[in-house]
Amino acid sequence: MDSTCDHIGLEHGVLDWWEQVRAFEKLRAKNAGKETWSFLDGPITANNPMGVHHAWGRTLKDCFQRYNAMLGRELRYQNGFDCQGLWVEVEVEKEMGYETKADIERAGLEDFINRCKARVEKYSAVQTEQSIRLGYWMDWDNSYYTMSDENNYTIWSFLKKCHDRKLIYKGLDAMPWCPRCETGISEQERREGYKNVEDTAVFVAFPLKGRANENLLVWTTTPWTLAANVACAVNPELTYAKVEQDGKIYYLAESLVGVMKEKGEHKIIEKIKGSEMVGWEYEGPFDELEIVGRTFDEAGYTHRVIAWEEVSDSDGVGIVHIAPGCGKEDFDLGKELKLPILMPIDEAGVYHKGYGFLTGQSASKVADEVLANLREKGLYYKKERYAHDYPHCWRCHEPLLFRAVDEWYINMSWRDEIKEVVQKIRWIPSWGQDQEMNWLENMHDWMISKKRFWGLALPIFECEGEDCDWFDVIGGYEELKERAVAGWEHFEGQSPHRPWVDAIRIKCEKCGGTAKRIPDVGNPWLDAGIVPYSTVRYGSDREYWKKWMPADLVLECFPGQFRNWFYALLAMSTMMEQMPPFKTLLGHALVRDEEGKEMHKSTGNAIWFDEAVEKMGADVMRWLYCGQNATHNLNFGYHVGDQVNRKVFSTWWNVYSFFVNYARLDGFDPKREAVPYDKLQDIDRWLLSKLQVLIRTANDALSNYDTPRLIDCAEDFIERLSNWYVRRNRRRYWRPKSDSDTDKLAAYQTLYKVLTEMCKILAPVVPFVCEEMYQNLVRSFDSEAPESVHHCDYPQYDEALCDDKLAEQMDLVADVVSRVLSIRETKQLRVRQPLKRLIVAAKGEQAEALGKFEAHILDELNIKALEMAENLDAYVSYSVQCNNKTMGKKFGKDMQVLRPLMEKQNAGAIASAVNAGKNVTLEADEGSWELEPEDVVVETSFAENIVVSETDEPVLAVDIEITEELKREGLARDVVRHIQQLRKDSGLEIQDRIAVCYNSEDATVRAAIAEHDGYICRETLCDKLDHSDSMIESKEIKIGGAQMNLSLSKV
RNA sequence: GGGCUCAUAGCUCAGCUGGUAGAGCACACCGCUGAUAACGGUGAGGUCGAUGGUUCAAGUCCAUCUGGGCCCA
Repeated sequence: MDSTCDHIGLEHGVLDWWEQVRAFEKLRAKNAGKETWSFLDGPITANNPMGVHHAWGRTLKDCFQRYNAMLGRELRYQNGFDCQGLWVEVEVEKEMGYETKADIERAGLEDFINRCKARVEKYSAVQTEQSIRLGYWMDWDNSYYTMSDENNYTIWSFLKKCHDRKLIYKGLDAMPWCPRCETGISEQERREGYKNVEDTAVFVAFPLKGRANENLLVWTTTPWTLAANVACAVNPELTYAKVEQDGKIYYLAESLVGVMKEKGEHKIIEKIKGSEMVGWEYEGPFDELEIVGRTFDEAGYTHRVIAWEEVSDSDGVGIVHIAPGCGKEDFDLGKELKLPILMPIDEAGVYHKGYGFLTGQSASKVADEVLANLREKGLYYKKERYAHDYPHCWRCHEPLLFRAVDEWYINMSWRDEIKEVVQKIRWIPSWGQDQEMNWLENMHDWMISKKRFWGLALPIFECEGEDCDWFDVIGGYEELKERAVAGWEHFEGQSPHRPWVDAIRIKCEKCGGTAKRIPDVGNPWLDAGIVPYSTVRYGSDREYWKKWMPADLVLECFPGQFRNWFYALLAMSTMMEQMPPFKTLLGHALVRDEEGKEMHKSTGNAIWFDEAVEKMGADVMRWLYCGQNATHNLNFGYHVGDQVNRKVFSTWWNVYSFFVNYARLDGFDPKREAVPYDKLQDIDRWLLSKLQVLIRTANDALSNYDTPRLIDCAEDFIERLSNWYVRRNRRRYWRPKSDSDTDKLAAYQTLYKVLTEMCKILAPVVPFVCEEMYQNLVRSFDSEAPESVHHCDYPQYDEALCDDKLAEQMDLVADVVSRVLSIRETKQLRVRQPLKRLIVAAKGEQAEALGKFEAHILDELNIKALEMAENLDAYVSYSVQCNNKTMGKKFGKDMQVLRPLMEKQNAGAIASAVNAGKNVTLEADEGSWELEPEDVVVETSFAENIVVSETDEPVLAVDIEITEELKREGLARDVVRHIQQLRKDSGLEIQDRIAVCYNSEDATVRAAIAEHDGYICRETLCDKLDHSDSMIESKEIKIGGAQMNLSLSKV
């Protein structure tokens, strides 16, 4: 068996085998009808191949599903694909070379929609294959698609419920708009499209009403919006100047009066606060237009100066032209102050009827004509070139316009109902709940319409009559059929999408005319939010729905979802049933590259899933994902993968292959009766106890959705298993085959138990390697065992096998070993050199523990004897001297007597008193003196060859005297080591026997070999060990400073 | 401006309900190795973002501030 794990080959083998034996289907059959565990999948956008960031969430989903299945629970295993929305449209447009909405309409909506559907079909299939490669067990033939009829009609029923509560309404919104693509641009898209450009900025005079000859000076970079002017804004805190120039009076910010210089002399007459100007009325620049007069009359409004804190004097004139129909901020301000709105342009950016000479013209091309018109009317002041960052369409690079458009909304006045539902949910991490509550607190009404093609057909029907404002919401297919008065023949048999559903007409219940569907499609989060109802048969099988809802778990990437999917889920479920759609929500962060930078195609640091999984292996990726604190961004990359591979898999696999190799040689039979627990060695019981701790932690962690705790514990377990248990016990496996060797059997059984249990414990995390090991360790011996590791019961904690005291004792042993190795290090004593004794000042439980593992300690450290002592006094000597400095001051002339007197004292007794902080009395014929501790200088020295470690309890000492005998033994071990290396280099099998020739000039080396030839032969499986003066091919080695030649041959 | 979150070794991060600062990577030296494309030991490297407070005791709790990220306005 290979000592390293070939993940890629292994995983493909396991995938094929799962498929072949229908392992997943058998698991479902096994658990059918049992207690349920319900996971609700958030739909993945089926628009591109999946990325390594999707693999994180999918790994966790699979892990918790596999765990619950191993607990014997029934699951639904339904994956979801998100299908509808602009993101799909954009990709299809790219494929087809379409540049505008008009292109799509020209080519035919039906064709376009079918292409969108086809794209979704294509990429959902790709993502399915990729997910299977990751090891994700799902009912792939039963995935849900948000474009399905059932999903769309269930949303209709939701909207109907909203409408029944009078919550659906039509409103206006100002948004960035691309006149070329004829589409609104989202905020996200707008941010991507900023470009620095030079535009014409124009200064215009607005005559003030009731103030003869006085004007506001106004500045704008978008002259086309002047026809929609409604107000002028000043900053109430700013100082404005009243300036005279060429016989006219202008108002502008005092700090910006400089802009008038170029037009000649000017004089400041007065200074006033902006707040004093608020309310002034003025004549608008296009008051002659019929539509302006009518709009203002209807609103009972005239142009006036308003206050706005955002007005600055950083550019322009400090007076801002406000056109609520042409700007986002203008619109919001207008809404706040209830200003009338002029909406001058249509979807293509062309002026509507009623705008005089502008009507029919494109807004982006009228700047010069507007200027000429203003000049004629005497309102033009001056113009300048102005460079600024202006948003452009991210797709076609046209400058964007802002326009106010009709949109449909859900009034969210019932947010408190949602908040109540939110509080019934367990959020991991818990601050997720605060985030969601904060969003619910601050959100506005929900805009559910999108002016596009591929999406939910909003079932809102509006009366076609010009003066009728009636509309209604249709709640489902049956209702639509019932109420349709025309167009049904075009719709029947089609999915509820555009263009087919657009043919339908229903009767207006107010004016008796006909009503048709609004052209808008739905916000795609409606599609995803309804899935706890649509995909769980809410409409068709309520018992089934009740069995599975609310879901036990929802698990998704956090960023964005508080206002997207989570919001839609919560709002829709509250409206439908006033209940939470899930009990627990686990959120995770984003995947970054190894340096913590965002992955981007353009920066070249992106890693594709397909590449990663075939290079790194799915198990390695999954280990990474499960080990990551889900709330932190994951730094993903091949180096991190290598680390996991080295630390976890190579170690684990080595233990596994070690076991398998020796078990094969020995013919180990896992069915043999177990060696009784009390016949096991302490170190076996220690490992089994540690295994129980791992089992307890694993269950606790997985049932609380905390995979990193399991990973930490497993990594520690693997490390101790390999570097302590196996390392300490390998000689038990090497012993010659003997059926009566129960100690050897115990070692095999212990390691076998641990390896098989590990397969089950870690199967949810790394399903491939566990399956491979399980098949080899278990199924190859026992055809009665569950066919797959994933069909096994998850291991449960057995307190009887748990021994905390043993764990503590072993920790102490490890500590002692580590400290002695440290002594060897400082004294440059290699471990192959045997040493005489280790002395430990231990008593009670410590002594008991060390005594129990004496053999391991001595063998591990290569020391001949362990001595337990009360203290180390026997190896320590003290000398005491007078501290001349302090005693001299106190005793003066007496020092002549005291110094020799001190030398005659019992140094040990004095030292222990002083070390204990006690005073000491010296007595002689001449008198007696009391010395304080500071008066005595104590010097400690250890016996020759004794090195002490007293940094910790217990205090340790090593006798490092190397006798000639020990030296020869050390040399013999060096010889063994070199022969072993030679065996390895020659590519010999573990069980091959050899013959060795050697020679050396060095007498000590020769003596060492002669003395220990039996040992050397045993260790190296050597049948003949001969001295030879003439060797043809030999290896020259250095040993204990001497030269030596070695040659080896297989016998 | 409001909400959430982060700040600990050169880098990436652990540190749960307060009790003498840890790991991995990288670096240096040493050792071990017929389970080892491994591993072990040692060293160097931190006033735990700042300032106050509570406490016998604060990386940990509280307050304020600074700086980064996300969301909302």
